[in-house]
Amino acid sequence: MNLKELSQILGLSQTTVSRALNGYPEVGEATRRRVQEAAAAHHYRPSTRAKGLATGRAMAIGHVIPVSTRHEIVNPVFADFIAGAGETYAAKGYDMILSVVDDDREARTYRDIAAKRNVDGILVHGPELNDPRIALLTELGLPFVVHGRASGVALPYSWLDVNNTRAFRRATDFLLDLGHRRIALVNGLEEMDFAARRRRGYEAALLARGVAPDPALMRSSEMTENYGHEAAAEMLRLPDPPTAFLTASMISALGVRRAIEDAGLKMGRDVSIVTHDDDLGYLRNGDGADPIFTATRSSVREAGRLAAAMLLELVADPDRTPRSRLMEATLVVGQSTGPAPQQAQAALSQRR
Amino acid sequence: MNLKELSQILGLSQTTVSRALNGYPEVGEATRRRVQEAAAAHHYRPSTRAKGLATGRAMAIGHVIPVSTRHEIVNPVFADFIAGAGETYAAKGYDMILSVVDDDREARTYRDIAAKRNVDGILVHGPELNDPRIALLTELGLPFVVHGRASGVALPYSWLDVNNTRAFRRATDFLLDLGHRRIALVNGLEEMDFAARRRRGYEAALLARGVAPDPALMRSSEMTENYGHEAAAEMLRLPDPPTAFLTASMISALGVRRAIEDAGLKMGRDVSIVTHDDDLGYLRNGDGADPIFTATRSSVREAGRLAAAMLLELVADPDRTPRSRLMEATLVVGQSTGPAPQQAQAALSQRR
DNA sequence: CATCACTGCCAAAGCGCTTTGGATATCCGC
DNA sequence: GCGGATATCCAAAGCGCTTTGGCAGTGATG
Repeated sequence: MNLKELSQILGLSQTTVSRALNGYPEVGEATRRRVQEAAAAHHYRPSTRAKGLATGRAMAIGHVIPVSTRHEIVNPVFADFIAGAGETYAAKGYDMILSVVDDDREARTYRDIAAKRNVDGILVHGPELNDPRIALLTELGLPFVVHGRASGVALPYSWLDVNNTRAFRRATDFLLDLGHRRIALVNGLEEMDFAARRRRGYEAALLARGVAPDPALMRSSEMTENYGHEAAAEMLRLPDPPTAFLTASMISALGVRRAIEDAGLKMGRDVSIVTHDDDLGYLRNGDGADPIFTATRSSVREAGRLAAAMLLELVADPDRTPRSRLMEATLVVGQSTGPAPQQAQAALSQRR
Repeated sequence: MNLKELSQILGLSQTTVSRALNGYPEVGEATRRRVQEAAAAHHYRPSTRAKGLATGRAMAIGHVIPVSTRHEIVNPVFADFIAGAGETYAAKGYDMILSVVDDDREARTYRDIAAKRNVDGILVHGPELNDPRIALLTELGLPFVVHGRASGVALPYSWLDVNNTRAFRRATDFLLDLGHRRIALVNGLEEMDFAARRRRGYEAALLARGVAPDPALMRSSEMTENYGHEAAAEMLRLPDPPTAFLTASMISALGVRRAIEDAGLKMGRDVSIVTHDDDLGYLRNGDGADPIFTATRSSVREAGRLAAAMLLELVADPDRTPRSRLMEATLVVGQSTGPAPQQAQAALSQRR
């Protein structure tokens, strides 16, 4: 069923039918109703391709998911982010086009996307330090919003990010307040901007209390369970092991917990963990009241919704000056943190 | 840069340029080279929309991701499946269009997709028992491949699935061989076809050994860490608790492990776990040689690659009779399983 | 009563590509 | 030197929509 057929059935011109369906005022109310009913009855939906050709708008947004060739890992937060973004797109009638692409062929991919003209805008995932994609997309003139930021990029651009520095500074402060001094950082890949910011927050908090950051307590890699386990296990074997861990994701926190238990220690009593929690649907941090992990929490799904909305605004008015939005993470206290061991003993003896 | 401009630059007709780029024989070799070079130099890529209009092919595949309104959960295996499918699409020049949709509005979504004609085929995720989508898509005449199967649907259709029944039957046999008799099943939602099949495999294995399936040892819900924890914790409090768990995913297995440890027991010694392992990038089951969990393993990413390839074949030749492919899961033995406790003692006393 | 401003509709052009149906030039064998 | 392949190229139609520019008909205005 296409416009032509529908208009013949109705005995109207294509013009009138098109206008009736798109809400233009030049068509009588009675006619409009008649057209709408016929369209519904025949399951008519205009062809996206033809509509796009005629209007110059693709009614689609591109998401480019970088997959590192070395690691073959898809960041599991994408699923939730995309679910959030998808809600926004669906509500506004946009499609979402996904490109999964090796990170070494990204530049070419973006060029192709721009040339093929099948999206009106792009959502950029996983920005790195000095990420070249921002300059490239600016040059290509394609509206885009970055999920995260790229330190070192001077150009203005739109982004939506979590205040990672502040979140990790607060988390570190929280552990310092509990008496911890040997605090380990199990970070994400430090090429990634978010990881760099988290580290800065962590270091700033330590320095503010006169604790020198110890390189032996800082690790950086993909955020997998195995890596969390390996990093924590190694650090726990140090002569002067950490009494607390700061981890970049729930998944790596699970690995850290496993290492703690392997060492015969108890999380929350012998060793504390604070993790960042993206509030993923399938990996909720406890049910409401009493979270398992003390965590800096920020919903990545909500981030998806908001980032998508920002991008659609930008698409509607490309000359708009870049917008940005900084989401604050909530520090939720769970069962994974407690006073530093010595501290705990001191408190115990005081009470006696 | 569009075809018209490019052909003017070259002093050729649009016809010739189009044919040169699409590999038609009616164009001289020298001309072809000249055209190809100019196209590359000017970063020319034909507009997908226009090409689609002219050819009637969208060069895109739709993936509809159901999100249950009740649970707000995106199955984390989608990320890896889609990464796999994306590889296949990229290699063949196809785009992937993602629709995230409430499962109560699915029928309408599929109708819309068909009417909008912006995909050449659909990959169906998360089939349920008697899934109505198969009949709907067949009626709509849109090529599709189901990731999984739908028991109870009589129509022929193309699918790619893991042999879930066999995998869980083998896993159960493995536990029975180790002397376990109280084996719990922490399953996914039983509306889902894969969960129903796994249960059947589990029950068949028990019955074959004369062990009556105990409803108190069977749970079914979303595959989250919390749910695994809750289900296992409750079952471990039974007067006659299970000595082994069979879980539907690594994530729920992590929850089960937590419950085991909460109860002061040790996984692999006091209580065994066998889980299904989708071989997700960010949640590898140990590094190679010595897996953490004993598991039935099958790469969902590989499934994505293969399912996408099947779908593209179907799109190329829609009259082709439906194909199917059953992938076998490998049973890998890790540290999470051991002889049933009484059995272990018997073995110990024998050795003395 | 002629004029004017709407109202409600339509024919046709155009979006950027592919493809049909030639047209022209070249080359072959006889 | 001529009919017929063969090799190259082109003009124009068409894909399904939106949108421009009109054109009747209607009621109000002077």
